[in-house]
Amino acid sequence: MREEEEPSWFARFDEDLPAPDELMPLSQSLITRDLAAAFDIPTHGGGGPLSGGADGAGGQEMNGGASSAAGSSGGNGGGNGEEPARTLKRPRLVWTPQLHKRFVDAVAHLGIKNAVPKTIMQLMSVDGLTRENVASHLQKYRLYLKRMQGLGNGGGGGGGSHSSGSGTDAATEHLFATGPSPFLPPGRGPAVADPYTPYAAMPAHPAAHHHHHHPQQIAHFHHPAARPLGHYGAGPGGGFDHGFLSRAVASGAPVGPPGMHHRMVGGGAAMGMMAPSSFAEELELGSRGGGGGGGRRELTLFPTSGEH
DNA sequence: ATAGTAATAT
DNA sequence: GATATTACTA
Repeated sequence: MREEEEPSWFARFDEDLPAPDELMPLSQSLITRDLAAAFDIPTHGGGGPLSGGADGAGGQEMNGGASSAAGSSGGNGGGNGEEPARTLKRPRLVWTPQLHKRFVDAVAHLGIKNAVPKTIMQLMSVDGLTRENVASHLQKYRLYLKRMQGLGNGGGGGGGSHSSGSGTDAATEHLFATGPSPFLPPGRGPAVADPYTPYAAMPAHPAAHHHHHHPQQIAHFHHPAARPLGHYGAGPGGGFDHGFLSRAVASGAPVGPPGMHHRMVGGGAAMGMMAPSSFAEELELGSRGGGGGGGRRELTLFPTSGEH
């Protein structure tokens, strides 16, 4: 006798907006060049629970490849021993595809109305990410969308073009969805001038987590095992480098919301193991080159420079 | 103080 | 050249 509301949004929630992001305090290592400098920093004892040790064995060494960098400006010949890790200059944030996907997801779930850098940053829950970083990227993202809408869109451009009915990207669609308020139960609701209440929830709210979690500021700099994200270079043969995922699993996946059962597909044996979380699946998406071969070195987040 | 835009640096 | 970073401005 109750609870007969519209399963629409409810169902959709599980379909289109799994967004477990909010349910899981992400922790991506944004340190890349910092790592070098971080070496200087003694493994902070933070000792946090995240210190999972599963990482020890990973012998992933970075081989030449990325040349840029190395950081360290500077000079010191070596020896420096004391330097505040928090005052380190952010070298250059690498918006890895996964990170970008997260960003888009956050924006999509927030709605253009709440798609403010600060909110996005908070929703992303990515440590090390600062408002400026998000703002910058947000700007780029907006431009990209604008280009798409303003110009008759043609994402693909010429030629081929697959079915894209309206040509609106999922991201764009979500972006247009302006739904700031979480869901308002019968009773009181903020004066929302929007007649639409698509979806949007801010479970990641600080108050929502009654645990030792600082309500303000999410600048946690504790990640001993930090290494340059293994971009989309997973390559065939295994060797997934999802530090983020690994950590989550190693940690016992603290994200176990009751009611969330993943459907284990036991059919495909070729695939082997798949992502446990739906969002993880998405994370992997975008980084895939194609099974065989195609290795994409420079992947442009969004084709901003289209034809002019 | 925050967000957006522009210019700049790598 | 593209991307990210920084500064200025609203």
